[in-house]
Amino acid sequence: MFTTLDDLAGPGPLPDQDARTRVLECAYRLFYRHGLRATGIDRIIAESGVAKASFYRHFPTKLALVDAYLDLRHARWMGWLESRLSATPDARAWLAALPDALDDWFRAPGFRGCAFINGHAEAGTDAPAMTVIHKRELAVRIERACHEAGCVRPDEVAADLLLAIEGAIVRAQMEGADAARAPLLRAFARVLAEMA
Amino acid sequence: MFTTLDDLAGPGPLPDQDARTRVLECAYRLFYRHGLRATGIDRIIAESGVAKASFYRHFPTKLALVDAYLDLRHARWMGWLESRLSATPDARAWLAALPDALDDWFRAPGFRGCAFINGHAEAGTDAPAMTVIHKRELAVRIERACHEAGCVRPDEVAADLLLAIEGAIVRAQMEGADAARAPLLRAFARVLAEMA
DNA sequence: CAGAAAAGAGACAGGTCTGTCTACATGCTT
DNA sequence: AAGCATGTAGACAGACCTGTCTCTTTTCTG
Repeated sequence: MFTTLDDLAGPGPLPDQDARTRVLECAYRLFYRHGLRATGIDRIIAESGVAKASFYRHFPTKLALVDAYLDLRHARWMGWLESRLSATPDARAWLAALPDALDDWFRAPGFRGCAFINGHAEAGTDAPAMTVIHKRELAVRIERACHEAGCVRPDEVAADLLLAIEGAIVRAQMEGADAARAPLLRAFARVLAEMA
Repeated sequence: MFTTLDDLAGPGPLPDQDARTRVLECAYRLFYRHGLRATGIDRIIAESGVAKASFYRHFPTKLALVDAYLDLRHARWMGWLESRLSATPDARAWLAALPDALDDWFRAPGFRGCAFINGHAEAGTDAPAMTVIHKRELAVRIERACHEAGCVRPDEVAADLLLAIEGAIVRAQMEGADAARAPLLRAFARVLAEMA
């Protein structure tokens, strides 16, 4: 199964799908584009063309929909990453290709940062668990690549790369992809050079 | 004028100040702690002990209050940074001491990330200008230090350091100060070593 | 002292928010 | 055929949102 940046952005209107799918895909777009609090249930119901009772049959509260959105976003984002880097011959090349993959993402139309950073920033102390879990799973994935690349301290290297990634996402979101690209490439080059 | 992390957090209740000050200081705490959208005008009015008419005399809209909050936050944060690093003997030491200063901030009670990253994440496309301006002024300040330290490419080095800083802020917010400290120190060490 | 500015108290409007409810239609399964 | 899950349509409640308004009191200033 191939996952492109278009898949990550989500499908357009889906008139022939069942109510749950239409709601979730609509929430997927609106939550990412406008934020969690800025997107009201009423709007999702209106734009997905679903009756209110149907909505609340599938999602008992708004929080349940937010959780489903974050789950879906996590699955799609990780799926996109694996797809995007699937052609790399080994773990070392996988790590080296990460910055260019991220740069593609930063330049995708509609890019508005990381859904999990944004969600965490918005929700404050009572942020959905998935905001943190997503980052931990990404850390684990990078750690695995470091380990497979023969790194002696994969956890440290992964933490260093993750720091650079988070920084690049924020920079790309606030100043555009061009502001993030070169510093991200240099940060990766330095860390991977030390890893040798 | 000395600025501590307590000053950055803002004063407590101020019964004897004028209405504008009480409103702004109350907004300062609530906006940072709970977010922009989650904090309603009514709550600020109630907690600051001010009449509604008084509030709207000083701040014609909520957006005006948000802008005033971000301006104040920017002034205090930059003031805190200068204070915290005022003892460094030269620009090179100033740069080298930055990670420890940030680590102090990450460990301050009530730390909840960068008000400008959070505000930008929440507001989306129509984010207040100050969210971006703050980051640019920080970049300029770091660039100046790089220049004074005799760096040949101060803009590149500053961009690299800023990437690490943004990453560390996000990591500290989501996983705690301990997760950010070591990677931030290493990132700075690498960049400053290259700068030589 | 007199007038103006600032502040307090709170009603009110009009909108939006989440969530519940009723009433009815459709299609699937047993 | 009966039952049930699923769907549409939309009224409704109760809370909260921003912002306006009136009326009274305090405080500052000329």
